[in-house]
This record gives sequence, structure tokens and C-alpha cells, in this order.
Amino acid sequence: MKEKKADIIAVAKAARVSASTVSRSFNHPELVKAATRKKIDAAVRRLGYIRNRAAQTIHGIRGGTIGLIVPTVDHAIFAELIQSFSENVEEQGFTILLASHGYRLEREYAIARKMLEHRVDGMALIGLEHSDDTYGLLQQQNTPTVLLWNYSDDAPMPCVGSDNYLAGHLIGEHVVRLGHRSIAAVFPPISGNDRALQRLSGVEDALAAQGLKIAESWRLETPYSVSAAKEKVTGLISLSRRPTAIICGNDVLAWGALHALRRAGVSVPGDVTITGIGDFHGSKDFEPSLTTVRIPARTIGSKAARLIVALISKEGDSEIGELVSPELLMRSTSGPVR
Amino acid sequence: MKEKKADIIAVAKAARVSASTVSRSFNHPELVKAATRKKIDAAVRRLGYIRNRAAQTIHGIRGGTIGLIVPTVDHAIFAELIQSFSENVEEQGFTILLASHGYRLEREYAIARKMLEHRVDGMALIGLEHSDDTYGLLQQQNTPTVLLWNYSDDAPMPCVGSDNYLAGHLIGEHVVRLGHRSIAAVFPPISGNDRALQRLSGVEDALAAQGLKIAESWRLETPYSVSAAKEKVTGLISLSRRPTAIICGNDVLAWGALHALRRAGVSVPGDVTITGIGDFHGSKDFEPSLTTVRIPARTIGSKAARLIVALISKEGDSEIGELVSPELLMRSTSGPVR
DNA sequence: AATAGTTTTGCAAATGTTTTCATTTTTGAC
DNA sequence: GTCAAAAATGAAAACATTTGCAAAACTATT
Repeated sequence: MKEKKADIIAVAKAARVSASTVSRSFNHPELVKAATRKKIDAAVRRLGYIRNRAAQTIHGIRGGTIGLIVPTVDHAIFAELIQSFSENVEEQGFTILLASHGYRLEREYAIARKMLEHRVDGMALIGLEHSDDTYGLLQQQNTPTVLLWNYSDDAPMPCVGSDNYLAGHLIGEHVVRLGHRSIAAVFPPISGNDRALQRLSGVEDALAAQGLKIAESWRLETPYSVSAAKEKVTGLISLSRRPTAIICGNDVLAWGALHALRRAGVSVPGDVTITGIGDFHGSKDFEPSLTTVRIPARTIGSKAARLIVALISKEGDSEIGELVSPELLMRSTSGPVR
Repeated sequence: MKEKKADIIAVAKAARVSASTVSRSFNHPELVKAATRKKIDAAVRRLGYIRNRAAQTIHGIRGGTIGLIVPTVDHAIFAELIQSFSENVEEQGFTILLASHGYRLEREYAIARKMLEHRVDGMALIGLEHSDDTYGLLQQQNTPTVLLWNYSDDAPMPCVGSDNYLAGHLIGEHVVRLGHRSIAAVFPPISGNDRALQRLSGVEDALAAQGLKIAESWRLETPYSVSAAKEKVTGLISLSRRPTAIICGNDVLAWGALHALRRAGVSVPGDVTITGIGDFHGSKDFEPSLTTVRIPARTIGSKAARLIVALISKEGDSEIGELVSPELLMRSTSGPVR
């Protein structure tokens, strides 16, 4: 265990060539004679040599890492996005450096800094809402960056995502069009979460267009979890006056609502309409299947991956991002008010 | 945009000290006079300097990264584990380098190699089943490594996880104890997935202890998804002879089964008993609530984080890992055969 | 005001690579 | 068998840091 790990010089000695040749054999194999390459490969194998990326990064060579900062990994919503993004980025030879900030924007700044210390080739953040420090840092270091999940024309950086305001608007419109007037909303906390805020605004505006408004007592805020939503909704429907529709900020909350109603023996959509946003895995196959707005996480992930790689390699800041539209999916949990 | 990024020498010049002092001010602040430190900090801020970890890694200094390779991020099961692991590891100042291999063990080897090139301080892998190459590589480089999710006394490396065989056994036992004799199983593909294999063996052994066996036609293999499971189970219950219990390899599959039965109007647990394994978010609040075996992902994540950090800092390979026991949770989807 | 400690700093070497440029070796044509 | 051109290799400088050691600058003591 004492013998230090092999470095390029050890390999060179073992193969009876110079270090330069070994280096070349790795980075520009076409410049070294096949026979020599073979000797080197053998030596590499024999010594268990593993090149040191850190040492090459020092020469301004790209390290092949992309920093990805998410609020949390543990949401169906992000898990799918992360998977798709990382899959696509790995295909291009990059590895991702992942961290989560738990919806605390100062943490995000600290993490971004640390990733920059590691000299990531690019960065990806969730949402458009970030501290000025974070934006400043990224701009000043001019690190290729993409903003995921949300799209806006006047975002300060290239972004790939959906229009969350529109998503909210679509679902709000759908619900009022069904004739609902007594409408409740169940949303996650909106601080540090522009996605949720925009969805809610979209819903509110859609209702307002018909002169409707969500009563204060029907506007529930709950953490992202089936269990919290179920509890809140159970409380909601035990009230004397009960809404005929409950618009949920995302599918997980809608699942919670659905379970609450089932438990209480309230029929969906007969008595109450439930809607989600997101179209997560499982929503389509829920019984009854969930009416929601599709926000295609996989598509966003892969487009974002393509964009960041382009940004990194071409240094062309021409690209401004991409909007992938949300789509209303009318399924079985929504129906006309009776 | 043309001016190259500030390096330590630029900072030194700006602060009118030597590079060594700047370096010290970062790494051993107690060795430099407060006033000097202040000058340096000011210069750092003014120039927007960000230290280059790559350059220090070269000096054998720990880079503060831990490689984490998972089959996929996009499973409730792993999302929770990853979140917990990364959270805890970040608290200790580490960042994780994440990649997924999609259940292909050769990919895992390639990824591990790449992470080693990045000189990660430690590695974490899912499960105990890995290619010999991977094990060899890690051993030979003697990189601190922990195996997550699965625990076995005679694992070749420290592991933190649950006993998946036992989990399967517990649920199998529970089901036969309820009097079921016609039992079906719905499991994910077991290739490259020792967790699933062990669970299945546990179930089978528990049944075998009572002389029971799962009929070939009742042994369903489905990808990890609500929708696939729902479809398979829908097929299963349309058969002329129908099982009285369906044991699912994990909670997601159980959800699919539950939806299938609901759809078909089959009562649970009246007509059919359903069980899961995992106790994912949402299983408790499902209606009816899912009988399953709890495998505490968060606990595993945090214990593993603690272990890998200990391994990295102390180099003490004393630690051998930790078993966190699975626990049977009898809820509402299982009942006596009628 | 001189001395002995102590605290701060700077110099230079070291780290593991890549790359430029020069040198050596090989090849092909005559 | 020569010679020029082409191909392959090596030497040394460069990259952004850290660190051991020695020098310089302070403090405290007399």
C-alpha cells in the first residue's frame, strides 16, 4: 500500500519512452506509432495508471464536468429532469457535479462558487429566480450556463423550459370552462420557487378573467408530499362550504388530494374536480386518471443538455434557449360542475 | 472578455504580497496577519478571483468530491437515497459527482474510471453486484468506497444498506401467514439488479417453507413503472384462475397493481392482497394504504455519508459498514384469504 | 538600546500534465 | 546507397498552485 500511485513518468519509464510520448498517446494517438502505443498501453495496464484530470485541467483543457444545482433531488419532478439531463450530457462525455440547495438561494450561490473552483465547464440551474450574486458570479466568470425548467424571453441567461404561467393558466381556464365557481388551490410554498409562483399567477389570472377569485381559506400551502396534501385536503373538504374544484400546484399534491377524497368517500369528478400540473410518471395510470398539464421533463432535460454542450464547445452565445410548451391533458379527474 | 481570469499571482500583485501569502491566507489563515488577510480579501473580491481546485488537487490535497454511481436517478427509490446521501455529504464540505449507468455494469466500470481520473476522494455504488473490473479498479487504486442499499456480511467492501433477502422473506411470510396459497409475483428484471434478485429469493424461500411455489404464469417481470405494472396485472387478473395475493418487488409496482385492481373493480384486500417493498413516499397515504416492507432510504443515505467521510479522512478501513433492518408494515392492502 | 523569541512573509522547488520546438528516425524516390 | 521529406520522439517550458525553509519584521525582555 506504500508505493505511490503511478504517474505519467512512471509509465514513460516502464514503456521506455518519454513522458511527452505517453501524453500524446492519450491525447493525440494518431501522432504516435502503433507499436509504441502498444508498449505504452501495456505499461499503463501493468502499472494501473489512471490519468490525472486535475493536472490537465490546469492547462486550460476542459475537465468534462458540468455543474447541476437543483433545489432537491427527491421530487418526481426533478428526478426525471436530472436523469434525462445527465444521461444526455454523459453521452457527450461529460460528467455532472450535482448538489442541492433545499430552496435556499444563498446556499445556491455558495455551491455555484464551489463548482467554479472545480472549474466546471458549464453550469445548469433550476428556474429563473436566483440571487444577484449568483447571476453576477456566473456572468463575471462567463461560464456557459443554462437555466432549466422555466422559460422566459427576457431571462438573463439562456433557458430551456416550459412556460409555467401558461401551464397554470391552461388548467385554470379548463376548470372555469367546466363551470366551476367555487375553486380551491393547493400549492407548495412559493418562496425561492418561481415555478410555483408563476403557476399560481397563471391560475389566478385565468380565474380573474371570469371575475373569479380563490377565497383566502381555500388557498392552501403545503410542502411537496402526498401525505401533507392529503391532510390539508382532508381538512378542506370537512369545511361546511366545500369547493367544487381543487387545483393543485403539481401532480404529487393532486395525488394526495385524490387519496383524501377517496378516503372521505367523495366522488371524483362527480362531486369534486381535481387537477395537477406536471404529468408525472403514474398520473396517467392513476384511477381515476389525473387531469393535468404536461410539462415534459425528459424533453427539457435533453434539450438543455444539447444546449449547454453547444455553449461549451462553440463558445457561441448565440443560442438563447428554447420554450417547450405545456399541454393540457383532460383526463378523468375533472368534470363539469353539477 | 479578453482579459484572462485572475490567478493567484494576479491577486498577489494586486495585494502587494507574494503568491505564497495569498495561498496561505486561503489554506492556513491563522498563519497570516489579519491586516494582510484583509488586503488579500479585498484584492480577491476586486479581481473576482476563484481558486483553482484542480491546481491544488495536484498537490495531493483532497478535492472534496465523492463519486456516486447509480443505476438511474429517476426512481423514487434512488431519488430519496441520493438526496439524503448528497445532503449529508455536502454538510461535510464534499460535492458529489453523479452518473447513472442504466443497469449496465460495463458502463459502471467506465464511469468509475472516469471519476478516478477526476481524483474523487471516495466512491459510492449501489448494490453489491459489480463487475470484477470495477472491484479490481477500486481496490487497486485503494479508493475509499461504500456500497449502498444492500448489506451483506461478506461483501468485498464496506456497505450500508438493508437486507433485501430478508425484506422479501418478511413479506412472503406475511402473505402465507394470512393463508394465501395462490400467490403471484410482479418483479423488475433481475439482471444487473441484485436487490431485486434477493428480494425475489426471499419471497420464494418464505413460500417454499410452506411448500408453496409461484406458478410460472404468475411470475411477471415488468420494468419499474406504474404503467407497466398496471398493464401486467390487468392481464394477470383477467386469467380464468386468479391469484389471491400479488407480491410486488417494490412499491411503484404495487401502486400499478392497485390501480389495475381498482380499474377492474376487484376489491383490495377483500378479493386480492397486494404488497410492496420499499415504503416509498406516498405508500402510507395511498387509499387503501399499502402493506409493504420499510427500507429506510434516508437513513441509509445518511449513514453511508458518515461512513464514506470517515473512510476518507481517517483512512481507517476498520469500519465494515452497517445493516439497517427492513421492517414489515402491515397496512390495508393485505388481508386474510377468504 | 540590544537581544532573543516569535510571528509574518517571500523564494524556490515541487506537483502531474501538455505543448512547442527541435532533434532523431523512418520512408520513399532516385 | 543518398537525399529530401515525412513521421515519430524527446527536452524543456508552461500551467496554477502549495510548502519547506530561510529571511525579515515585529515583540517582549532586559
